[in-house]
Amino acid sequence: MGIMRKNPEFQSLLRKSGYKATSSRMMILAVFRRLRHPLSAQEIIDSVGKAMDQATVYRTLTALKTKGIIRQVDLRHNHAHFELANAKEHHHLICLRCGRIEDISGCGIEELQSGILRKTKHFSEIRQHSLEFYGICKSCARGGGMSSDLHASRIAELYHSR
Amino acid sequence: MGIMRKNPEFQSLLRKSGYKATSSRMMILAVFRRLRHPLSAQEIIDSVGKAMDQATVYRTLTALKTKGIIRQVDLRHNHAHFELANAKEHHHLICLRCGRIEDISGCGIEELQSGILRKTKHFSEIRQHSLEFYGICKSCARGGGMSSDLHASRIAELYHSR
DNA sequence: AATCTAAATGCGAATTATTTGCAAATAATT
DNA sequence: AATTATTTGCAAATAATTCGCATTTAGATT
Repeated sequence: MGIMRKNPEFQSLLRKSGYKATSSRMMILAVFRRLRHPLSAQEIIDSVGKAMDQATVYRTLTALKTKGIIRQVDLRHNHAHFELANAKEHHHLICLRCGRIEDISGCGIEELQSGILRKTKHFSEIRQHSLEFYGICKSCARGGGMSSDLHASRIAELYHSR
Repeated sequence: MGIMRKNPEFQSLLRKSGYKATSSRMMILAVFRRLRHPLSAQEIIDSVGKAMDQATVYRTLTALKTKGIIRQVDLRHNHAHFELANAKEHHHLICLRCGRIEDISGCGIEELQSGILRKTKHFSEIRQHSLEFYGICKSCARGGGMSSDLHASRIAELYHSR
C-alpha cells in the first residue's frame, strides 16, 4: 500500500470547489483513482478501513457529486455507484448474469442530446445523463460460469449484492 | 375509486409469464396503468393501502421485472422506480431542481446500440438499457419555484425523497 | 507560530429501503 | 370438491443511508 502522501492535484480540485482538502476527501479520491471501476459506498468504506466513519464516506460522496467531481452510475444493484468524472465521457455495458462491466465511449450520445433539447417544450438545459446497457457477455453466453478475468473485488461485490 | 373488476388482459399476461393471476398482481398492474409515471415501491404500497403487505409489493415488482412486464427506471432518488414496459419505448428528462419528468421518445438510441454491439469484444447481446437525462426545466430556470402543473403525487414524492 | 472559526468528522442512534422464513391462504388443476 | 404448488401475510432481519450533536481540524488571521 505504501505511504499516502498528499496529492496537490486533488487538493486544488477540492479547494476550487469550495471545500477543505481534508484527509478523508483526499483518501476517497485516491481510492477512486486506484480502483478504476464504479464504486459503491460500501466498497469505499471497506477500502478505507477505520480511517474514517461511514457517515463521512456518505457525506463526502454527496459533496463530490454535488460539485461534479464524481458522477453517479446506475448498475441496478440496489445501492448507488460512483466514478471519477474527470475520465473521458463514457458509459457502461453490464452483464446481466455475471456483472462484468465494460466501458464504452465515443457512442455519439451528444447528438441525441442536442436533438432532445431541440424537441422538448419544458426543458431549457441538459446537464447530465446516464446511459447504461445491460446484456449478456460472451463468456456467460458460452459456458454458464463467470469468466476468470473478472476481478475479485467485482466478484465480491456481486456476491454481496442481492 | 369504483369497483375493481378483473382485467383479462393482465390476467393472460401474467399466465403467459408463468404466474398465477392473483389479485395482488392484478391490482399492482392496475396502479401502473392508472398512474402513468415511474413508481417507487412506496408509492405502490401507499396506493394499495392495506390490500396487501409491502413484502408482497416488493416480491411482485421483482417478479414483474424478471419477466420484463415492468422495467426499472433510475431517477437518482435512492430507491428504485418502475414503469410498465408495454408503453412505447421512451426515456426521461428529469429536472434536477423540481423533479419534473418529461418522457422523450424517438431519440434514436437503436443506432447507438447497434454501433456499440459492433465495437465490443466482450458482449454478444444487449437486452436492455437505461437512458435518462438530467437538466433544468424552464419553469425552474425562470423563477425559483415549482411549476404549478407538477402533479401533487410527484410533489409528495419529492418532499419525502431526500 | 499561536489563535480563531466555520467546516468537517466521529459516534451512536434513527430512518428508509428491501428481504427473508415460515405458517396460512389461494389459484389453477384434477 | 380435493389437491398441490404458488403466493401471501406477518414479523423480524438486514442493508443502505441519514441525522444530531459534541469534538476536531483546515485554513484564515493575527
